[in-house]
Amino acid sequence: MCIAGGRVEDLTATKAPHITSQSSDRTMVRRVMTHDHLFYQGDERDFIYVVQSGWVKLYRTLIDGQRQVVGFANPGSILGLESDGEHTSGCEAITAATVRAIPVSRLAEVCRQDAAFAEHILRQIGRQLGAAQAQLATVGAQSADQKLATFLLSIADLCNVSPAGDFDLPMRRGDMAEFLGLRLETISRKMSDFQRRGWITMTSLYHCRLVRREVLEDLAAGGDLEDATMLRVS
Amino acid sequence: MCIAGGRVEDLTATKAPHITSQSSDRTMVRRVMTHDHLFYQGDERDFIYVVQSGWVKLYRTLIDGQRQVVGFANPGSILGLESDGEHTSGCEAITAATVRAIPVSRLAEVCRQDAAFAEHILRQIGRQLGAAQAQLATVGAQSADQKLATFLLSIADLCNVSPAGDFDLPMRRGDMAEFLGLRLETISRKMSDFQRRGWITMTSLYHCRLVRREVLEDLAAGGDLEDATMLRVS
DNA sequence: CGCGCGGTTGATCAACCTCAACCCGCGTGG
DNA sequence: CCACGCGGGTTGAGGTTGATCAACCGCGCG
Repeated sequence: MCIAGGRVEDLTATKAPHITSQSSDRTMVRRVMTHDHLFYQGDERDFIYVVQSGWVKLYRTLIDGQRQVVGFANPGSILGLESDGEHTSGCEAITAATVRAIPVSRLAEVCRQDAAFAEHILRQIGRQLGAAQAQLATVGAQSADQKLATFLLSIADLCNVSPAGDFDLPMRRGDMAEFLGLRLETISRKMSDFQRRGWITMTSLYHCRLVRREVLEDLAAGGDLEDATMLRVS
Repeated sequence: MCIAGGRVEDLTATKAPHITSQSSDRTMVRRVMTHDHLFYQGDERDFIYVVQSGWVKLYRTLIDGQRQVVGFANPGSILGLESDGEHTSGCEAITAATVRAIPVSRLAEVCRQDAAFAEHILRQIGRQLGAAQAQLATVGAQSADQKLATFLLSIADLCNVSPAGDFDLPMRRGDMAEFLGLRLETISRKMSDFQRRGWITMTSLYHCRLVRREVLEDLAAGGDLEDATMLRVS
């Protein structure tokens, strides 16, 4: 697995081939495949990105190799606002994805000229801060079962759960574990538990059905008073 | 202890007597005593606040009574940007403090007119997002000892640690515990451990000296690649 | 076919929680 | 003055949750 830092050359190497369009306003659309990186922790922060399709994860790597996923982002999310100078997290696509890249050099200028855009960005980042705080409450104050219940409900909402309760689970077990501050074995066990108890059914590894949503809601409700959304489209 | 929500009347009741000055730009300075609330989780978000002196904590309360401190704020921090509508966290002073209150109704207008201010706010909230993500990594991926080491070093920096290594610890054990996702007994034990090992000395309950900073740094370095600052003055 | 990746499951263990006792300093009221 | 209660902190004994380590499965692919 890749430790962040010193990967600028790789990034630029992979970046160029993926530029698919460059519009007149000097922003460009970038296309990434599953497990491609948009940027690494420690990279120069020369762009911010607006997710247009697909899912990406934001994660930090600690010196001892431990990782923490600090957020998942779906279309509408804006990435790269949390730092100036260098990226404090790495960003990896968990599905194929497209993003619009905006040079940070243009950012201040745009904010100055386009107040509505500035307000939109402010709202987006505020939302992300709220989501990070909600996640902090989940990771810091909930049990493994509560964490998983909270997580499944959030993802279900974000993924437009069908009336029958079906939804996609775009990330791997390890990503969920690193997001919730658990080990992947624990995720696996708890998912099996939930299934055994008849609360969910896994129709495939990455597709889930909520059978008894109320139970999960009760569990998660030993959760936050607010809804624990994650980085969500505004 | 107070569960958030439905406390608007109390808030307004305590607010009025504390207004000490109202300047021409319709902002006002509010003075709060230790353990006073600036606002409760669920309150209408009618002001944002800029901390001018003292320390406050931001925390969320879960339905089952568990609490998570999502941040400490010292002078320079801006509060209330993480939500629109209602406050998603409560805010309680941990020392006597003064804040400047800015009506949210004025916020959009100000951002539209004063681009520099808008940029400053954007930088502040970005910093807070970064801090929240760093905290997420600490809470989700570190052991109790690592968490405490990380925390002590952060606070030491924020509190202008003296050359000798002395600094104030403005919050109680329970606040530290709720911030780090631990129990206060665990905090107490680990602090005793650290002292026994000669890494720190507690000159009083709320005053600490770093004796072997390097050791704490090594410990925390099983920590984040970035410095795990918390809500910090820009 | 063999290998690697992602996931599941089992057995064991330790970190941290829980509950309880106890200490200390302080304010209050008899 | 002392007794008392209370808030905040420390310490101890014992229990549980989730981590760790390891085996194993299924699948896709070279």
